[in-house]
This record gives sequence, C-alpha cells and structure tokens, in this order.
Amino acid sequence: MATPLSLVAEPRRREILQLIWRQERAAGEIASLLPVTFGAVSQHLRLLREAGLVSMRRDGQRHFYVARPEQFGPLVHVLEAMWVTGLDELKSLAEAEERASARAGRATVRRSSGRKKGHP
Amino acid sequence: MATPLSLVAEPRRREILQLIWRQERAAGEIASLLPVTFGAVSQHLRLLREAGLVSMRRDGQRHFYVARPEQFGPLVHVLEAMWVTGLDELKSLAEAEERASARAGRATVRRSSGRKKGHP
DNA sequence: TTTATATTTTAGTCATCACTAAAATATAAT
DNA sequence: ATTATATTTTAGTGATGACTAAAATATAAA
Repeated sequence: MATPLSLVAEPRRREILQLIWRQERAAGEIASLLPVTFGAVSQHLRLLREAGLVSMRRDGQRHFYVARPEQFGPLVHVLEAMWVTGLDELKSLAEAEERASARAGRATVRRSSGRKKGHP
Repeated sequence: MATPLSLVAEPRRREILQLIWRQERAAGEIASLLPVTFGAVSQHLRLLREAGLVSMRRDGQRHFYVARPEQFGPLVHVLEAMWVTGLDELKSLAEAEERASARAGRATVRRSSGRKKGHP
C-alpha cells in the first residue's frame, strides 16, 4: 500500500486534500472543481481512503469525503505550509520553516523563566 | 524541476539522505552502502543537488556529498520522524505527531523547562 | 419498472522514472 | 604516456501510475 508521503507527493491529490481539508464534499463536487474526469478523482479518493487519510460518509447516492488531518503526522505542516504560502511548489518553504522555528523559539524562551537560549 | 516533496517521497533517495544527513560521504561510499549501481546513486545525487537539497565538495577525484537540512523546510520533521521510529513506512507516525503536539501544548501552558523541540 | 443521478470499477494508453550496463570524463599514480 | 581510480552520463528496459472512456453498480425519482 502507498505511504502517506508518496500519496501526498502527487499534486492532484494535494488539490483534492485541500478541497476537503476541513470541509466535507461529495465526490462529484470535488471532480467538478478539478480539470479531470470523475473517474480519476474516484481513483485518487480510493487510495486516500485505503491509507486512512480521508473518511467517507454515504448519504443517499452521494459519497461525502473529508480529510483526517490527524492521520498525516508531520506531513500536516508540510501541506499547510504549502497552502498558506499559496505556491504549491514550496519555493521559499525553507524560509517559512525558519521563521516558524524562530517564533517557536521566542515563545518558548519568553514563557520559560526568561532565559534566552540564543539562536543565530 | 522536481519538488523537494516528490524527491523525498522516493525510498532510495531517503536512504541516501539518511547516509549523508549530518555526515559528508563520497559518492562511491554511498553507492557501496546501497544495493544499487554506482550510476543509479549518481543520478539520485544529481537530482538532489539540482534541487539544492544536498551540496557537493570536490576533493581530487572524489565528490563528497552532504545534505542541507535547512533546505527541507517542514519536511525535516517528516524525515527525522521516520528515522527515529525506525520504520520508514511511518506506521504510527500520526501518534508520534500527536504526542509531539501534546508536549508542545503542555510546554506552552506551563512553564517550559527550557527543553526545546528539536534535538541537541 | 423505467429513467435519471452519483459513484465506482475496468481496460487500455501514455508518460515518468528507477535501474542496469556501458561509454565517457576527469583526476591521480606509476 | 599509460594505467588505475572515482564519478558522471547515455541509451535502453521494465514497472509504476495518472489519466480517459466506457461499463458496471447503486440509490433516488418518475
């Protein structure tokens, strides 16, 4: 079975995940928002579901999908970083990470007895 | 050009990265540690270098490679999580992430004892 | 039941890619 | 210069995988 990492590495699947990250959507709606066939989307959803990365709820003839962020481990941060920066190609994702670390560092230091654990 | 995410999704490249994560190694040494041809390794190194994920230093006839962790962004945590758990297939990587978040949450709420996430 | 709607599944095509073997390039040693 | 060592590059192969079109399945509406 495919690993979460390999599944997420595929751009089309990232698009799908973004569409159902916090919002439940029917398979047909997902497909209607993407420049590919219904069948293609269905195949992607199958893989994601088999890996436990999304869950499905059936209502009548419709199948509603939604992501399960807690199943992504550290990959959550990779995806969300890509999405907030807008550019999927994570151009300056390294810098974003840098800034995040700096923020976390300051927060930790400030809350903890004001000792400063210097970072470069 | 390939994205860091797609490059890292390939198991063989993760093996290579693990070998040169903090330790510089000659191309030949890397190849000698893996069950593939010298040529195959060289091709992987080329892709990684083109993406800026590894750097190369030439010394005589040898080419020494080393990873550039700061270029991986949030992917660093994905890789290191895979490596500490031992299993590359990130079986229970989600739980690890869960625990990490819990720790971070507690650390933020109480006084953190100066222990910062990341490693020594 | 018949028809429409929503989704999955199957078969086949095409591109990508990891790999091997061999040729090419480059530096060092004799 | 020749030989050995270290690495890259090229050409070709096989497997994987994303996609389309069409067939199959399932539920709802007429």
